Amino acid sequence: MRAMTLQITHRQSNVLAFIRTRIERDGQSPTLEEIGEALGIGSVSAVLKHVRSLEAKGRLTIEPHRARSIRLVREPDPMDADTLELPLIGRIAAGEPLFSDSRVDRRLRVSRALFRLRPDYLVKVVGDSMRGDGILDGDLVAVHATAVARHGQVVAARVRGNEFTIKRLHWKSEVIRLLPNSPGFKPIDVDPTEDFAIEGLYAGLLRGR
Amino acid sequence: MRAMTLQITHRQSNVLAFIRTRIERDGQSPTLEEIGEALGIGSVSAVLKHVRSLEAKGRLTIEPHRARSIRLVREPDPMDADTLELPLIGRIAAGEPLFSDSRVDRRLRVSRALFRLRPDYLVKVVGDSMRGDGILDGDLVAVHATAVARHGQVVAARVRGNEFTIKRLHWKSEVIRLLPNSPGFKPIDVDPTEDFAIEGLYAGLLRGR
DNA sequence: TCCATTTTCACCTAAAGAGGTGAAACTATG
DNA sequence: CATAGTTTCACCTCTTTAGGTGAAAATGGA
Repeated sequence: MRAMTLQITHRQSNVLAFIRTRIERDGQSPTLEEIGEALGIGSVSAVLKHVRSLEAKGRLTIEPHRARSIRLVREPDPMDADTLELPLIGRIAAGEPLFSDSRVDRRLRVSRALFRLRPDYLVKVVGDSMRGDGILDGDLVAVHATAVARHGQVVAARVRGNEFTIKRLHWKSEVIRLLPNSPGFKPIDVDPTEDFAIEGLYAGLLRGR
Repeated sequence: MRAMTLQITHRQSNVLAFIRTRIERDGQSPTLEEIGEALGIGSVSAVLKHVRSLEAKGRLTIEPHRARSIRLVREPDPMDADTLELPLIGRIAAGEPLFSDSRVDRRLRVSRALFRLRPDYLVKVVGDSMRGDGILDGDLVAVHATAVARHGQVVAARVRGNEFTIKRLHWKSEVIRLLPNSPGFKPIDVDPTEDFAIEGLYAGLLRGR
């Protein structure tokens, strides 16, 4: 499967040139049939294909079902929707906003296809409290930002405005319990009146060695 | 006449990946026939076409009539230099070529900056034998292709042409030992006369959940 | 000179893109 | 409601690129 070229053909260039002259001369775009006449094309559907190609290549826009609705556009910059650019959130002082510029150490690109849940940012893991889930000190955890989490899910949470912590969530009858998964680490109990926030769900992990 | 795209196809990407792994592993480029073997292509002229295409696209150079004269070229645009596109090598039956299309499930993009060692491809982990190193079943291990590995390093190896296995390497006086890191798994002893190959070093890990 | 390798040549298939026809169906709007 | 204009559909051609086979010829180096 070849990627579509943004390069336009001679034919398409002629179509574009004609549209441009007509817009500049008449102040409105020509109809498909008028374009066909000028180019010697006997069927409007062929003309439409050219126009659609030009639209796909970002050279013009056309509103559906609206006559004479072609508008020319300038060159945009196509960024790949397939590749995410995730900010790596650094250490956060208590109460500080998450996405303040000073907190974003750097941005890493990674394919969207790797994840089931679309990740929104990365957090660096501190400590080995989730070793049992294959999450090690220094790993970058991909977090899907959401406040809703179910019993048993691994979440990124913040207690009393402090650093991120990655733990497994347990609802223990009116008490929230954050469960580590590694010997020697104790659960954190939080009562909901406390300053506590689930920042998001564990969506994946990146590790460089 | 359409302008040639600098975009390479999957097939060409596989050719390139194989050449890169061989150059990094052996220090010299493979012959056209060796590339053909690895890709499952039965004729060298078809291989040459791929190589010529890659040359035309500025990814490598090749001196006329000189055997093993392929040299890789620096990645041109900043996007490529900074974002890797790694092939995910799927399950390999014994003796099957590594980089055949049927083995490359898909390719994932990830920032070069994540890794210390430049990874060349991804391998899907089967089993939990390396759980102690935070490598779980289903994880994608990034492999830096090289044949040289030191005592104690985590390597991707293949024994008797079988599947990839990720293990810690131990030189045990003329005997090679592949060490798992998880209760219930036993070391694999290999004697060097056997069909055994170190395919590369553990460079990192990607996990989607 | 021999041989491993590269190169050329003739001849294939398949897919995608460009360009097209003609007719039917739909839609916005005076 | 007409109808000018747009959209969809089915069905073509032609060219380019990718990918391939198999054999013969040319070449560099030991």
